[in-house]
Amino acid sequence: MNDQMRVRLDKMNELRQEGIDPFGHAFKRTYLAKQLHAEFNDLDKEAIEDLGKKAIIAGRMVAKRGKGKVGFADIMDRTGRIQIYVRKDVVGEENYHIFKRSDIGDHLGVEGDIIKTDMGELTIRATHITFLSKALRPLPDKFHGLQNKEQKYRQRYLDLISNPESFDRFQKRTKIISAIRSYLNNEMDCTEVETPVLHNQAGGASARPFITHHNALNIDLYLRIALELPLKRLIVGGMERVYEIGRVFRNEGMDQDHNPEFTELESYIAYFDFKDVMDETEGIFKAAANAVTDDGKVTYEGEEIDFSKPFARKHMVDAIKEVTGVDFWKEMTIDEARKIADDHDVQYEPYWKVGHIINAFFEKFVEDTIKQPTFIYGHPVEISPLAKKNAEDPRFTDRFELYISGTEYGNAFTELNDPIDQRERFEAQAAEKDAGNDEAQGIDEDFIEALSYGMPPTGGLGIGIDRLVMLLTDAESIRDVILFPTMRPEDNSQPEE
RNA sequence: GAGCCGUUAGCUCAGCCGGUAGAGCAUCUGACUUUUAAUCAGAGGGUCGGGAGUUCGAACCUCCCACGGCUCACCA
Repeated sequence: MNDQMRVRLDKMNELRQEGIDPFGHAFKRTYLAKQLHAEFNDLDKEAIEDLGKKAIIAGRMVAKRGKGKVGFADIMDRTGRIQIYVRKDVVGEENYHIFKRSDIGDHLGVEGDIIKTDMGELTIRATHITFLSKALRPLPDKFHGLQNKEQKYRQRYLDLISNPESFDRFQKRTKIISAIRSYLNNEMDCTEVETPVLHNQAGGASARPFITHHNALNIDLYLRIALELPLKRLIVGGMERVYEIGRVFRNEGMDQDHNPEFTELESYIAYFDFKDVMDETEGIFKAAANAVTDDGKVTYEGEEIDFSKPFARKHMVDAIKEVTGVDFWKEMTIDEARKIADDHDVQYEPYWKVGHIINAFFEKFVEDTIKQPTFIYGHPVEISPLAKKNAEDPRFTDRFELYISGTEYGNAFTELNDPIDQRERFEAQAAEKDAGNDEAQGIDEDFIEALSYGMPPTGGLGIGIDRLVMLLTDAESIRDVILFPTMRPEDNSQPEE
């Protein structure tokens, strides 16, 4: 309790004594701030006066400039700010007193005339103030906003109140996801589905899961690490085109690009190959970019990214050849590949095969050079255990990743639909798990059974939504695009084990 | 996980070589009928993240703890 809170508590009690509920009631508005600006900003002072229009607004008072028997304040609603002008001789002594005693942070309803001041600012000249809600704590600095990153994440509401760029970013996040949904529903004729978050075993990716317990069944359950396996079951079930935008959970480290829970989009479309999925992916990214820009161009970390042009499409081997001159199309032995790696200072592990070395070349020399949206396809089979081999060249798979600004934003392939092959790959994973790799998956018998009823050839796609939002809103941390990022509790006193 | 840095008033930040804690905004009192980071005059506000140590004396030095940030490796 500090002096400011004491003062505000006193003012709250003062309101009660005056018969005013400090935590107010419903209030009908006729205008939002943005509507006022859109409708009247272009008119001059006299034109607005001639119109003689009235407005009723409501919001949080975020700035106040008193001037004796008259005062100005800025009222903020979800669409922006609008100035109010309160005159004692207009609203009357009692009503002016309420305004005079109200603090920055309080919610007010204001009825008045729409005017422009001598300085040319659109303003509501109050005829009556309605007190709506008391703020018992002071807001962050009106000019600097809330800068403390920890506090921004822990008390997001304060960040949203005082940092408009953060508020806008979360509005954009919603628009982006909404545009993606609309594209998949309307352009791709997909069905959006919801699949379980609680899994009997964590599959569909390599990651450590969170484990929880169900009391009634007395079994451990896993929070999902991917959407993949349930969605493929729906492809078996004949839904043909499905997608889910959902939260997945990975019990791993956290940093600027990783939050323990994050939002993934996965889509599966029957009878698509990976080239069709490229078209789909390009459509998704263009729809997302168009949701938050006029021209499909965004600036990310100082670089302009253009989503409006067709995305480049390159085979991984061609991309490496362009940058380094090394041609991995040639058939080669592992010894020959190692020699090339040595010549180019590329490190490798003893168990690596040619495909691993090709991938290492890509990561070392090519990845960072890709700025504009580019599909890299044809990943080596050794690094793509879930993708189908290419029919013409079985060294490579029908897989692609979308790279933008040196970072991967989507991963897709023609899905494995051979239940016998799938069982073998699961068994290999299970062996790894027994050997101590707690990121390896177990055997999902139920999934194999589903596949054995016949899954059509299918193109699958996964996109990390949070990172896409980061890219489109120029955010430097994943925590800037997740409203309530995972934080260690401030009071770290955990119950004894 | 490793390294580096940070934590001072409600917020944003200063604080030198260890010598009894500072500014701006915000708050309070007063003045002010078109201000807009309003202005002017005055005032109040601090467990300097927590704990221990060194010292005559610690925001400052040492150690431990907590939380956070950044960089680096792995994962989306």
